[in-house]
Parts: sequence; C-alpha cells; structure tokens
Amino acid sequence: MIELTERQKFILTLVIHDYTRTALPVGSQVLVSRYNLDMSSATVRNEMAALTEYGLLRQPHTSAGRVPTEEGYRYFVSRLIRSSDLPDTTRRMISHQFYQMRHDVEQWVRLAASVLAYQSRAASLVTPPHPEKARLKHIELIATRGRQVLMVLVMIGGEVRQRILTLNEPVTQELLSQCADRLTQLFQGADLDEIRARAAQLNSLDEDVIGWVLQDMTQADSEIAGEVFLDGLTNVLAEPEFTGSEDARRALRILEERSLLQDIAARSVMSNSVGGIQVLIGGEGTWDELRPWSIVLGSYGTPGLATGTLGVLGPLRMSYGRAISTVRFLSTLLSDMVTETLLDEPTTQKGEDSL
Amino acid sequence: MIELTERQKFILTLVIHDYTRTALPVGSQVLVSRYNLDMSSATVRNEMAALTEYGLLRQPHTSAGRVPTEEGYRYFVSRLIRSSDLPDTTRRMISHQFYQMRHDVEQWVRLAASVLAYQSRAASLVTPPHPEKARLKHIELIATRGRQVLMVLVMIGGEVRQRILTLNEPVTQELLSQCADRLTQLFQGADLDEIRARAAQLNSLDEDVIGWVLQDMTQADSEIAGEVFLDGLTNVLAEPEFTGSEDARRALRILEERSLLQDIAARSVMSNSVGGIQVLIGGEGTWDELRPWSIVLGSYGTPGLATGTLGVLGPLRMSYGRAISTVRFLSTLLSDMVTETLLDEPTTQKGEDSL
DNA sequence: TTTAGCACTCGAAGGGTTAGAGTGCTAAAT
DNA sequence: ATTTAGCACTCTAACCCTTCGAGTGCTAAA
Repeated sequence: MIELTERQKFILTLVIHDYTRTALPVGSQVLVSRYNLDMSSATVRNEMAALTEYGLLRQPHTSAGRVPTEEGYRYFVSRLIRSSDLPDTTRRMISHQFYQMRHDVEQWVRLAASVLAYQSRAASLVTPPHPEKARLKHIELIATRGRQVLMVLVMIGGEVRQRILTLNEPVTQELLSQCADRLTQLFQGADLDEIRARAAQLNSLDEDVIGWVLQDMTQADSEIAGEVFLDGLTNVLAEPEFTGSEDARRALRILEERSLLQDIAARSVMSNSVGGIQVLIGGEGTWDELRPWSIVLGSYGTPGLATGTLGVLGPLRMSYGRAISTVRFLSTLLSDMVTETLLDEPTTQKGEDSL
Repeated sequence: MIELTERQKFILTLVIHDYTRTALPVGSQVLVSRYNLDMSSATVRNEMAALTEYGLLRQPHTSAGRVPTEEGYRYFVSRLIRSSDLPDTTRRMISHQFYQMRHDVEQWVRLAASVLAYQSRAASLVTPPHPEKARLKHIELIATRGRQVLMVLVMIGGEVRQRILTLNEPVTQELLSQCADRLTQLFQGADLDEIRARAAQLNSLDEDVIGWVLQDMTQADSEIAGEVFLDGLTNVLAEPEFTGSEDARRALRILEERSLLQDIAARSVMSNSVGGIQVLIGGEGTWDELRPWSIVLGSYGTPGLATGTLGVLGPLRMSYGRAISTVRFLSTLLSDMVTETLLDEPTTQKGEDSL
C-alpha cells in the first residue's frame, strides 16, 4: 500500500468526513473554506489529483468533486481512523438498560440490535449467543396428548430448544419424568459425540428419546446463527444513495433471506480488522450484492462457552468511526452479559480434561 | 352505500383490475380495447363520470384516466369481489410443507409468513399462537450458578417461556426439582387469577418462585403478539408507487416498530369483513401512516385455546382477491396446526365449568 | 340510451440554453 | 522546490419552451 504524505492523509480524511456527511462529491474550494485550511484550493487540487492517481479518490465525472473509492475507505479504516469511544454517560445508560434485561436472552439481543442501530445510524444485526459445541444440561419431557410429548432441551450456556415428538406408544407423565431424570443424570455436560458413544445401554423409551436429543443437538451444532435479529433498516433506506434505486431493495432482500448474513457471519477472517472488529467494504469482491454496502462486524462471548456475532450494515459512506466504536463497546458488553448471566459450571468440571 | 347498475359494477371492477396490474390511471378507450367491451368509449366515459360522482373513482388530473378511490376499493371488496380459492395443487403443496414443520411452532409460523408473502405478492405478518389467558402446564427449575436459576414455564397450548431468576440464597438442584414438581402439581391448569388465589399456603422457596411465575404469566397475558414474523418486504418496496418516496420508509418503520401492528392486530372489529377476514383500506382514517396501504387480516386458532393473527400488507392497489383467499386458506391451515399439534387436555377438564 | 365527433386540457417527454461548480494547466510568487 | 493566482475548459443540474398525445366532457346525431 502506497505511503502518503501527512497532508495527503489529512486531505483524504477530510474528503471522507465531508462525503459521509453530505453524500455530495467534495471539491477543493469547498474543502478549503469549510474547514478553514491554510492552503489554497490549488494545493488541495494537486493533492487530490495525487490521491486520485493512487486510486483512493475518484471523480464521478470530469467537472465534479472527488468521492472516496472503496480503496480509499479501506486505507482510511486501516490506517487513518481514530475511533473515539462512546461518551461515558451513554455507555452507562446503555449498560443500565442491559442490566434490566439481563433475565431474558432474547430481550437483550433485541436491545443490542436496537442500540447498535440507533448509535451507528445504520442497520444492525445481532445473533443470539450460541455454543460452538452444544453440551446438554437438562432434559425435560412433558406429556401433552396421546403419544405426543414436548421435549425441552436446556444446553449449557443457556440455550433452550423445544420440540414436539411423537413416541411409539402413549406414556404417562410419571414415566416421562423418570426417563428425563435418568437421561439428565447420564448425559449432563455431554456433547453430541459423547452422547452418541454412551448411548448403548439404554431401554427402549430412553433410546427413542435420545434419538431425538441427538437430532436436536446436531441441528444446534450446525446452526451458526439460528436467528438473526435486525433493526434500523429505515436508517439505511433513508440514505440518499438508496432512495428509489434498485440497490435498496436488493440489500433488503439480503437481510430478509439471512442466508448471506450467516455466510458472512461464519467467515471470521476478513480483510480489514481493527482490534478484533472486521470491516467489510463494498462486498470485498466476494459478495456482489453488497457492492454499495459496508459491514462492520464483531463477535462476542467466550470461545469455549458461547459466542455470537453483531454488526452494522450501512452505505459505503457510513461513519466507520462511530460504527466501530459502537460495535466494540457492545461486543464487550454482550460478552459480559454472556459470562455474567449465562456462565455455568466451569467446563473443566466435565469432559476428558478432568485431571 | 349507493346502488350501482350492473354495468357500473362491471366497469368499476375492470378499472380496479387494470389499475392493480399496471399502476397507471386507466382511460376509457384503453378499457374498451383491452377488454373487448361491446360498448363505445363514450359510454364507458359516461359511466366513469357517474362512478367519479359517487366518489368511487377519481382523476389524478383533468386529462388523465381514472383511479379507484379508497371508497372504490371498499365497495369492491365488500360487494364485488369474487375471491377464488387457491388451486388444489398449490394447497396440497403448502399443506405438505406445513406437515413437515409440524414439530416446531416457530418454524411453521415463519413458513406461514413466507407462504403468505409469496402467494399474495405482498408483505406478510404472522404472530405465533398465543393463549388469551395463559394457563400453566408445567414448571421446571434448573440450577445454573449460585443463586441463579433458569425457570422454564410451559403453558397449555404449547407456549414455553424461560427466564433466569435470582433467589435469596443458593439452592440445590434436588430442592429445586422438588419445588418445581410441587408447584406443577398444585397449579397445573391454573390461570393467573387461580394461582394468585391459591398461593397462600406455601413455604418460602415456593413463594419466591411463584412470584416470578405470576410475573411471567402476567406478561404472557398482556402480550397480544409477542413477536411478529414478517416476510416479503421487498415485494412491497418494489411497487412503483413506493420507489423513492417517503412513504416506503414510513411504512417500513411501522413494520419495524411493531407497536402499531399489535395495535391493529388487537383491534378485531374492523370496517370491512369478508368471511371472518378483515380488510383495512388506506388506514381507515385512524392510522395516518397507513394511508397508502391496505391490510388484509385474519386470525387463526381456537378462541378458548390459543389464537394468532396473520395478515398481508400491500399497496392500496394490491390484489385483494388473491390476498383474501391466501389469508383465508392459511387461516384454516394454521388453525389446524394449532389444534392438531398443540391441543392439550380438553379445557373442560379444569376450571369452574367442570360439570 | 348510445355513440360519433370535436374542442379542450394537461402532464410527460424532448430540446436548447444557462449558470456555476469544479477541474487541470501555466506562470508567477514565495 | 513548493505554493498559489489566474484562466480556459468541461460537464451537470436546472430551467424554460415546445410538442405530443392520451384522455376528457359536451353536443348532436343515431
């Protein structure tokens, strides 16, 4: 990557700053007068020409001002950005809100999406915390009607899965409770493989049930992000570059389908990373539908226990500083939420590493 | 409401049909040639003038064709519409999909939203089935860490609520299980009031827990529609009347905030109702943000047991026939889903009407 | 009661002009 | 060796004007 002079960096920063605010190509004279630069517009013009040469700026047409290129944004994000933290009062306020929601995971995930969207003025997405490898904590079986039974699976980490299953023959609640207790005793703390290995010596009812447990846990393991909570879509549709264009709808379809989101969320190694936070600019050549968008992604949680993804989606000219600092703050906050309210027995208590 | 001649009804129907397809004001000559009418354009003009007089059509400007007014749509929906059922193959296909999803309520609610959006070519919304009055089926308490306990509440009807609660002092899993069993025995099938009434003779742990149960059930009762599942937003944003206008964003904000949706879903008595299905045209004077929108709403489930709402949101010129028939079909289908897979003990087994 | 004929209206579309913001280049100034 | 003033040039956005044509309402004949 080309080394710029200090002044060039300064001017690039100003152009990006101005363009993010106005969405209008920025000219040399405007820049000088708006920011009281003590150089002439001609000097700025020369520097801009250099930056254009380097591929960091471009002109929409000959007699227009400059606009940052994707490369320009990338340079800015990776080398120039000075992301200030959120103000202390704001942080305290947000923390307080989360504290009040601490009892319900879904609620605080939703809150996270809402805060993220509001603070970054863009669309936000948050996935609930999800263990990399589901470990069983508790099985519950509840008779409903005839051969149908509601199975509730509580995983270590707090995730709860429920499913209605149909047994071969009707069973009383009492038998079901005993079965659930037995299986809970037997498989507490076990992951998919361990259950599968130890599932030999079982009577028929237990076997029947554990089959469903395995199925559900397989599903849990394969889900990277079961549900994705979105918020702030209107923030992004309000941006001038998307009003009335095809792009806005395409982007919305992306968010609606969610498969691409999972794809992206799954891909943790990305081009530009700032302190654990990934910045995806203009689809990075891979996701064509995202060409007019940027995504700031973070993750939260504890790798061994449960992790989730959170991010901000906005136009190319989004405020990266604000987005990054918000994502960073919420990332640590949500990590705290996971460890504070969902932490369970230490994982060393179970498993093969019990030395 | 004014009585129209058969020919006027016919022409109104044609205008609405054509406008629904093209989104362009429809003129007399176009109408005659496009539908091979055996009358002259002048005759059509006269009838159109009459319909305009009655307030069922209007002209965007003097020398333009006619466009249906909200009143026009209302007349059409309440007196003229002939909503054909979905084709048999389609119905079977959809039913089959639902059958495969029958184990997971969230999944089939999501599927319903998806099918509804696809079939009606508009945005759709579906709320999960929700009992009008929560009745307890089962309490489960699971120790997590220290004084924190995961409480899982299973309601009759299949709804499951979970919450982390903090007790006054640490309690073993065994004690918790006993407590849960005791409370389940004592309050099974009881609603909020009954629990409150019978909650006198309890020891301290039970009392502590039952307080949280009451809180959760109160919350369950007050929720009309906890979550609203949306789909097909892009269908609606693609409509020409919304490209680039403020309206689209306003509408999206409505859907995002969901409070208005609950408001609407809660208000079951509406102006135009066709076979249990409510049609809300242009906000009906009450919801200003919805002026450029129409909503076709239905409900499903069994009033005593659990009910939900489903609906379609589209532009004023949406295809009401298609929307209504889709909503109607899904309404019965989802009702079946509720009774088939979630039905519990008959409600007469419990309560004051046990004669 | 229907229809042919006609004058009239008004928005959409096309074309031409203008204004001004912005550029790059050159030559003078620092 | 930079920086800056000056200037010719470019190109879009905005405006105005005209034209075109679809659609109307009215009148009079069928």
